[in-house]
Amino acid sequence: MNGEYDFNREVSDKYSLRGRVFHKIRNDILNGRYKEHEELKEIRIGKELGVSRTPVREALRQLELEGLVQIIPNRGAFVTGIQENDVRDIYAIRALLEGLCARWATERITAEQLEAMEENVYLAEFHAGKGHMEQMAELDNQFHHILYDACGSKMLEHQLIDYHSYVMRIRRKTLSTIERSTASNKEHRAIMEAIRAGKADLAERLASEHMKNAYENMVKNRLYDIYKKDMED
Amino acid sequence: MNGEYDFNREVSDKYSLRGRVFHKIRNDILNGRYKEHEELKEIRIGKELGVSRTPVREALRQLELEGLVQIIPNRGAFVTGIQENDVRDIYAIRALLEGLCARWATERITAEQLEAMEENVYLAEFHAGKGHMEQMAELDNQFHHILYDACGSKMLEHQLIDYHSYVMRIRRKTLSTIERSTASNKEHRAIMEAIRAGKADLAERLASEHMKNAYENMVKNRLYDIYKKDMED
DNA sequence: TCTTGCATAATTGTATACATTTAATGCAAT
DNA sequence: ATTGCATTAAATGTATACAATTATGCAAGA
Repeated sequence: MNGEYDFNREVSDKYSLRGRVFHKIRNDILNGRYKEHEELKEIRIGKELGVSRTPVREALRQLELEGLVQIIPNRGAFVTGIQENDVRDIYAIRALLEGLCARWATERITAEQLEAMEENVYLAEFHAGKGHMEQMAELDNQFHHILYDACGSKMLEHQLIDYHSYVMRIRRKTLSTIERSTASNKEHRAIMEAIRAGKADLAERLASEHMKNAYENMVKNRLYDIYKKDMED
Repeated sequence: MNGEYDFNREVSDKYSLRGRVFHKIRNDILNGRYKEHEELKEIRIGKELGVSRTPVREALRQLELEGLVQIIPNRGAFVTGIQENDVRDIYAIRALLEGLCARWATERITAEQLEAMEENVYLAEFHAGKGHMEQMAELDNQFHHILYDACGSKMLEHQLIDYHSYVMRIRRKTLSTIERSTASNKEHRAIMEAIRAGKADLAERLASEHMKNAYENMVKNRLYDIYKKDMED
């Protein structure tokens, strides 16, 4: 009888056809199956997944939302090209927003979230000692998502997740040196301890610098160029 | 023979059916024709515009991109609700990003863009003297778009335009006091002069404070609440 | 050899039909 | 009057057919 609905709840949408198609294409882009500027043809993808063009079209239009796909009218959908300038800009933006996120997290984090963060840091240090690069990358992603969740702002969280997935294609490669991973762990621990101690200014500064360091490391190692060349085969 | 295409060019898409539907619904939301949480039914909109459901569906999915519409699987598309928390968060985010934008604009603005900005400031002061509120609002929008364009970053520009349209529904109301408009003009002039003088730090600080002032003014006047009540009729 | 033009094929854009899911309705039982 | 359930209606999800647009191939001519 009542028209109530919780508009704030998260909708997974993983079980509709469009949802499945969406996640499939998304993963394929993030994992590097598709090259930059590669055309994503509706018929081919539909045939591959055993669905018609309709859900594929809609999935592509939703992927444009995340910036992973660009749609040109009457031409088609293309994997977004990663310009070096864009990467630089995104890291600059993230440096500010992750800082803000850490500040708000300091003020609003719950006991459970803090515990999850602590567990993440410990686990990451464990795997760093063993040289488990795969787990490290996953834990790094997880750390940031915990942080996003803890800031208590749907707007900011959504924004940061978008950027995060946008650069994940690159980050997968850049994090894969044991030196940077170890340094990154230390920075995560510092951020976590600042949040736990309630030092908002410090947490903000540390999270911001964490981004800048990640970017500088990437540039220093020129891994982005290697990735780009790798994609052009 | 060549598969060349400038992926950086802007696509207007105003001449396809989906494009027309998109802009129609978007304007209706921004102008307050639809209430918050109002359901946007595909058939009704299609009938109103004389098109089938398909372009309407795709337009709605693109509007989700701008955050103006929320789609719930198997339920429908709804006008996004503006939570007070969201407004607060967006202004906090914009305070940082407009600052960054002003900083980059200081370093990269062209002579033409600077001239456009100067003209805008002069015009705004003229209309403020005459009490032309309608033109003031338009010029305010224009000032920020010039600034976004001048920062030389497609990523940042796109981001700021998104937020800008998201809060435009509210801003239309909040700017409509002559006191705030006059103060806003002064702030615009100060930002413009800092950019012209090449003072990046100052420009960043001023642009950031400009946002904080706009938000505080809004809260002070409780115009947001008035707007909300207005929408519930 | 290079360009131009046209015919053809391939692809996206839109409309429509059908399937599935959700909401609304009505009515009987309590 | 209210609850519960079955039925009906209505809306979205998906598939498919057709229209419009764009890409491709090839032949004719400079």
